[in-house]
Amino acid sequence: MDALLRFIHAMTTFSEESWIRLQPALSTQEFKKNEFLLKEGAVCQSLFFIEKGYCRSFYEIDGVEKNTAFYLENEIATNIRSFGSGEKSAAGIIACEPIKAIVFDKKLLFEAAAQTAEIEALGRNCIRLFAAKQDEFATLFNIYAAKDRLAYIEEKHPHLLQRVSQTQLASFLGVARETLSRIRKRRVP
Amino acid sequence: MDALLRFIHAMTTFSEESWIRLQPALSTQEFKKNEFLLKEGAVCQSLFFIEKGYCRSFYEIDGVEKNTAFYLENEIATNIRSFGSGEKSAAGIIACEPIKAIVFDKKLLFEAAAQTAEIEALGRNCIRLFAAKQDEFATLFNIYAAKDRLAYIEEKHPHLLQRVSQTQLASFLGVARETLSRIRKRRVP
DNA sequence: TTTCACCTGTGACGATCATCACAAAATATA
DNA sequence: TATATTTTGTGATGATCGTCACAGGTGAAA
Repeated sequence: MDALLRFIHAMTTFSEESWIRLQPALSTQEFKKNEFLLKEGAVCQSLFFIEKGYCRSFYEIDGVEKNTAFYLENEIATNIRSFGSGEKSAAGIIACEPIKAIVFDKKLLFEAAAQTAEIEALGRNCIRLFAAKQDEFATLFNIYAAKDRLAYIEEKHPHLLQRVSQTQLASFLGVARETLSRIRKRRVP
Repeated sequence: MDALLRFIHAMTTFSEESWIRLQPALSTQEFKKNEFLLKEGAVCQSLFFIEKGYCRSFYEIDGVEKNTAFYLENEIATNIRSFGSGEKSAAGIIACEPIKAIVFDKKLLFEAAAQTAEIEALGRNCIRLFAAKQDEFATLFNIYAAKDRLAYIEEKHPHLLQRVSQTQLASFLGVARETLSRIRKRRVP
């Protein structure tokens, strides 16, 4: 819970009282490797604060998984479209390592937010941060070629490369595994 | 202002009183064609509700503009990362047609939100909608090839094709203008 | 240690794309 | 209307990428 408190305090002002009022919406949950946090087709009812381990969000297209995001320690994992709208999620979220997460239940979170402005602001800031992260990676695809996307990740998110396999990274960068291998090779001076 | 009220009511519950309290944060503003709503390098202090006309968000990379979004009537235009964080925007927003917009001033909006839960909820829902739209188009790039991205826009956002030139659309789809022309030609039965 | 599943690198080849160049068509402006 | 500007289509060519195929390497479980 300490990590979550630090995460919250880094984002917004949050009193002891708000923390206590937030508790009913929280629960800890563990996931084994390759266990689903969210199955595609299900409605996303939760925000997952990742304490330990990491997971990935992906779409399955013609039997092939296309990764759209990785969520590492001290980040919030969710499907923002399904969580916000209540519609089924087209993407799944799956644990890449054993995960310890603190789960925000949507219904209970909204009840707590209705009571306290600080919790309402917390929810807003979580969405804002999530949107900013999404914007960052969406921009990657809009303006860069594959090799530049790799360079960007190497510079701005080097920790990702320490954890994620080439296969998973290639899927995230939007190229075939073989192409990623060749991009690496091509630019070695 | 009617269009804005309809937009708000479609999204969240909003009393007469909240509407009155929101007024100080609002102003109407007009932009000529090719006038900037937001210059790249500036901090985004506003949400622009588009009443008439449309605009596009773009990055300039090596002298070439890469479109990342179009904002048409009854949509909110902004740079979510700069608006949320207060950092400079790497993207610009420019009017593609003469625009009439209702501008939400960030500072005054936050003051109004601090007073009223409904306005706070409005802000949260605006961000949520914006994030959902962003997620939709980010996914486009993650999982589809260029020709499938075009097919998606044709099916889900046909009104875009009525307004936007091939050149602008190609930039948005992430292909050269010539390639878009050939994609169209290639699949005609 | 051996086996087996999985990950990574690499070659070959066809498909798709970017780029340069130029002409035709559409649109704006005088 | 006539002229200028912008937009679009198309050919040629080289670069990049996806796919199929296979080999070497790594790590986990028997």
